[in-house]
Amino acid sequence: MQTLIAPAQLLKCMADDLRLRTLLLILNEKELCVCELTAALEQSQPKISRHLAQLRNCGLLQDRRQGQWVFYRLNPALPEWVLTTLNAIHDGNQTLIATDSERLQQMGDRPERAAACC
Amino acid sequence: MQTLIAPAQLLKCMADDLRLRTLLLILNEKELCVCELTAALEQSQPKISRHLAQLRNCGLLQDRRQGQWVFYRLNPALPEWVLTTLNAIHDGNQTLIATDSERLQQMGDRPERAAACC
DNA sequence: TTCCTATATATGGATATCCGCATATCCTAG
DNA sequence: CTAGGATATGCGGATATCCATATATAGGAA
Repeated sequence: MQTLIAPAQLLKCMADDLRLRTLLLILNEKELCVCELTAALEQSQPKISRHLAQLRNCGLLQDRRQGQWVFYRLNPALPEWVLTTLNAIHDGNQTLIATDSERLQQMGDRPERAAACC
Repeated sequence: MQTLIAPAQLLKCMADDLRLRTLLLILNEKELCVCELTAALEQSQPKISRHLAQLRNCGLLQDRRQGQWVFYRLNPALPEWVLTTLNAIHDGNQTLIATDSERLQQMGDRPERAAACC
């Protein structure tokens, strides 16, 4: 589904406020599931889910199912410039996900992660 | 017209193949005029002009008129993360503007730049 | 002024994007 | 199997984006 996407297309996928905040939150937390993102970003579940599908189809995110939850993380095969970009945006715009992160921390009953994978 | 644009909106402005190549060419050449970009990118003048207007309105580019020509350069007040991003994309995707640059070099009668400015 | 070159913009149509709502799928518990 | 929670997707409709074409504006030369 995603093999060698043009840089501009990857940028376009990042170039949406919700998707960008999603990426930065995941950059911070390593891994988040849909319900955590729904809570942190205060958006409807279908909306979050569709944006996550877009990010996955672009090759930016990778998903892993664990029980009822689906966890999303950055695709480890990401081109280096993408990571450089995300980190630069993160460092240059601390307020962008400040309240989102806060909501995430204050969220009760966050799903447990199994060391799993690989 | 452009005061403090959200990061996602800046990304969206960069997230178009033509506009991204335009930015990278200008990053390389410091300054280019519309006719040079029209030749390098092999696109119609109105199309180039409209994309340049978008880049200017986002605050990514700055223009300067010199005689009949209008030269575009990166806005010197650009947030650092934007420069980091452009450089990362440039370094990670050399082929992206390779033939554009070549066409630019082979273009005859490129307009002279006055040391002007300031 | 008139002509020519360089650049910008208006208009309208084709296409893409985004969202809300409803529904489907998948997994676990019982 | 049945029920319920978590996640994904289908279906319009509203909106935004993009382009080609035609036209307008600006500067320089005659």
